[in-house]
Amino acid sequence: MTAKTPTLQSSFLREATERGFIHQCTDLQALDTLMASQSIRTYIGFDATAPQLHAGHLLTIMLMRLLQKHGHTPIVVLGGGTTLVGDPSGKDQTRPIQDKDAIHNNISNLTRTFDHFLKHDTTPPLVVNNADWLTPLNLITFLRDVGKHFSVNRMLSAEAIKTRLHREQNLSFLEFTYMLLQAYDFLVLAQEHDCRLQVGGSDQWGNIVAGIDLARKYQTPALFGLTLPLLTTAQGKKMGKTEKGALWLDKKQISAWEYWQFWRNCDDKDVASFLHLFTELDTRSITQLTATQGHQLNEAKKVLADHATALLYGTKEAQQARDAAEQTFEAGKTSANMPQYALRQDTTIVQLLVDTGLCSSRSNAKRLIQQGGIKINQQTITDENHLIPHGDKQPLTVSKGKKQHILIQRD
RNA sequence: GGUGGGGUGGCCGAGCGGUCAAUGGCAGCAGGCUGUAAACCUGCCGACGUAAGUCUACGUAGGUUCGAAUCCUACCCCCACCA
Repeated sequence: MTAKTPTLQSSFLREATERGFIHQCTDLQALDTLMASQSIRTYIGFDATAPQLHAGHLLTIMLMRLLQKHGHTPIVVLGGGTTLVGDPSGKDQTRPIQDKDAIHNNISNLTRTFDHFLKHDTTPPLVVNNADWLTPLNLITFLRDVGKHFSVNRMLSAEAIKTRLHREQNLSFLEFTYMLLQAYDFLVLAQEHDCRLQVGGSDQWGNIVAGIDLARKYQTPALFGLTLPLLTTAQGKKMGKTEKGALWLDKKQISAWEYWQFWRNCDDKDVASFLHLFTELDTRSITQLTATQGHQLNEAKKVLADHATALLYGTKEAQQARDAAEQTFEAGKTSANMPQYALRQDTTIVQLLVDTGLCSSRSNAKRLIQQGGIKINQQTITDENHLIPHGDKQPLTVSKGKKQHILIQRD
């Protein structure tokens, strides 16, 4: 967070700075003047290496929404072409190269996700696939037109490349070329779509600057680059893990309950910054909310969870997730909105734990029981052979530890 | 193409003929304390089995041995350095 900003003219940059979105900018003053005077288009690129977006992408999505809020248009560039190459930035190893079918599939999924998160009213996003202009490229032409502008000397000094070389790790030529492709993307977008700004993670700095330099040789209007901070939790870890695994930004992969729980369970130290980055509450309210200390911060965490969940699921389901959580964790009761499992026949507790996915194996389940980690309706279970009959209208709550609860329907 | 170094459980990383289901660290899970937080303390952490124990695992395939993650052979893959 380099908030060394005296007076910013553009409302977007002012708010982005205030909320902590900005890590570095190529020319903050000039960009400010530009954005204050007109609505611009901003390039934000995404790899197509996975079929879903995960927590790491959320920050970028929030920034795109912020751009839209202030009347600017995001251009989402899906890396259909560049993913075929693989960006070495921020990686200490060569990534496996993806095959075309997988990439294609990933792209259609990602497009759906962006549709969901971005606003479609006044400044709808432009979604493009860089395969459209990269695949038809002719190698010789590309080298003559674009390659000649790149100095290998300078490329070698780029952070991403330097690290790899320094650690004596292999860097294939394929990957080395990545920078040219991303730079070319920026040029194309500037020429074809009047794009002026590129936003990316802090590891993208080198690639972004390369694009700006390239475009200058082509006499486009001045381009700008902005990087987002690298997001880690107060624990210093990459954020985005739930009780069950990765936090996917996809309703099909994660329930509202789990998603809400993810945010609710954040570290005290993260609440304030998460509220700024992942909700659209105004900063005054956030300051008020987080002025408290100790267990009172829990209220702020709930607000965070509410807002974050609402973005993915809508306010209704977010509210249900909150109710369910309050019922379960505060009142010790059950809720129709907690995770459920339908029991079809009589089973033992061990089997049930495996079937519901609470435990990974029977031995795992037994160990947990021995350690007193399993409860049924708040009662600790000590008998591995504890029988659970089905054919009863009364549901049961099975709990693993303090945080994982499943409602067992058994009629 | 040459030379050297490697491939071990989710990751890192020991082990280099039996006592190895495999030290240690990280991550994870549970218990305690709490606020569904952090920190800290304790236990667990391949599968199956109530258990004794059985099975599956140390790149792949064979072999030597009473016995191999550890030795041999071939193969595959990775990495570095030199051309």
